[in-house]
Amino acid sequence: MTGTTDRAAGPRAYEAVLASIEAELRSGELNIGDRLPGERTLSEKHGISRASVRDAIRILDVMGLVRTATGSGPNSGTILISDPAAGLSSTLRLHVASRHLPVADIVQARILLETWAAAAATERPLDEPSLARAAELLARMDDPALDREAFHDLDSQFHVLLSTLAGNAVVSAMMESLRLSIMDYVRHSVTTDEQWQPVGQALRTQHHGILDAVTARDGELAARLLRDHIEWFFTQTSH
Amino acid sequence: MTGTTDRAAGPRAYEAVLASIEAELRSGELNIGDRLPGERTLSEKHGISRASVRDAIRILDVMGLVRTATGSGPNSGTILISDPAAGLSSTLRLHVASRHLPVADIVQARILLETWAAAAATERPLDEPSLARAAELLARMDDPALDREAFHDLDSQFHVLLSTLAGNAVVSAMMESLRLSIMDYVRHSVTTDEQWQPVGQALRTQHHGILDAVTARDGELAARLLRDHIEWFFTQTSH
DNA sequence: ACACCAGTGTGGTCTGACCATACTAGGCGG
DNA sequence: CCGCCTAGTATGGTCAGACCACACTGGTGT
Repeated sequence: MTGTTDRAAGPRAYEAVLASIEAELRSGELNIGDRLPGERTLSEKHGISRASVRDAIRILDVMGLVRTATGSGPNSGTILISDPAAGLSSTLRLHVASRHLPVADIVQARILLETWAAAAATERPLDEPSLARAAELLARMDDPALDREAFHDLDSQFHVLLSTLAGNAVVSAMMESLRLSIMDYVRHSVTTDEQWQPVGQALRTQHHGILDAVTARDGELAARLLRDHIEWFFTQTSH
Repeated sequence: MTGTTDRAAGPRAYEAVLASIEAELRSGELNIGDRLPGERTLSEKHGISRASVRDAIRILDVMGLVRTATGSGPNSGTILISDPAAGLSSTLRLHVASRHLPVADIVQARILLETWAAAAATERPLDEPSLARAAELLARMDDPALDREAFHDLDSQFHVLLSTLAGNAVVSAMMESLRLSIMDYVRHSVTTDEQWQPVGQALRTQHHGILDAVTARDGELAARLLRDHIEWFFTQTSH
């Protein structure tokens, strides 16, 4: 098992385009924000059909490397972006669906990444604006009239924002993708408002505690609270 | 920024297939090893063209969820597999190429995941067969006649195997994908055999120390050695 | 000067065809 | 009866060409 040399998959036509774009990215010929040549141009340039070019672009799309738009003008066409979390999360979500990535493992990985991020954040210069934004998110979550959808949305933003404070783009992307990948799971785990009210209250309290710890630059406390926070919610929803 | 509801992308045709397959995966109708219906069948079933069906399958392919093979018989067609690391790593690699995921961040994330895995591994029942396999990998790496390509390959297997001992599939997949995503970088960082020889010797020694620590169930020591190991190699190659 | 509208280029989709492959079943010769 | 060999068949991979919806562009008419 774990053979390194995989199948001898025949050379795919679209790989030429992918390799070309990857090379141009590495060399700096292409940068975020640039527009890719049109599909018809690329097909001619690589000597393959437009359908195969579209395969490559579709792949870059799900990876979160480009966005496409129809029409004409500067905002149309295929444009390079950078949204690693989108690509990672869709991949993770489907693998979770296939039952080969247990939700428990995802939660454990989240704890690992988030607690590290919280601790690491306290060892860097204070990022006042981000902390202010985090506080504002919590304030909006305190509104008892907020429906669960909106709460989950703000909740997600709060956690992602916290993990961003550590300044590691890879960890942030993974964090966000882990969260997105189990968002459906979380959404459907609490089904009635009767179940929800007390849970929401507890989450609010925990969030404030975490943010306070981070603001006070107590990395150890922040990490512990975060761990308890995630573990607690998971046990609430997993039975 | 970080708006949750992203682009107002029009409904894509292939999404119907993706959603359908994801639902069947969740419900258990589909399982790893199963064959998907033929592309022509799916196109008729969803009322879309075969081209759009192929889009969906191509996406599943790059995600590491299916493999495709031409021909007829039980080994042909589109078959469900589970190779999360493949999909994650290709996404990561391209984002690294786009210069929006610094290599340093990847290395830092690897340290985080691997040290955790090593420590966690010592808190679980001993996995003798895996340890034996790890030892065998090291033995093969001790061969001074081994070329660098083969060494990197075994090296990679060793690290992935170690991270597997923690028993967390998500962490393992991320680990492997991080490693794959910077494999080119590592390969090209040491270019001459003169540079390589002493580096290889040091890596061998470090590997043995790490495995010894894990075997002795000293999680703290293993984590520390692993951190030093990765950081040391990175500093060797980054100047 | 302004409003309008045809033109143009973009990705999105569809249709239908052909190819290479790999297994399957049947025929043919032993 | 056995065994080899060939035609058949179903698969994904690729291509070509067409049409659509969309959004900006630039000229045209008032």
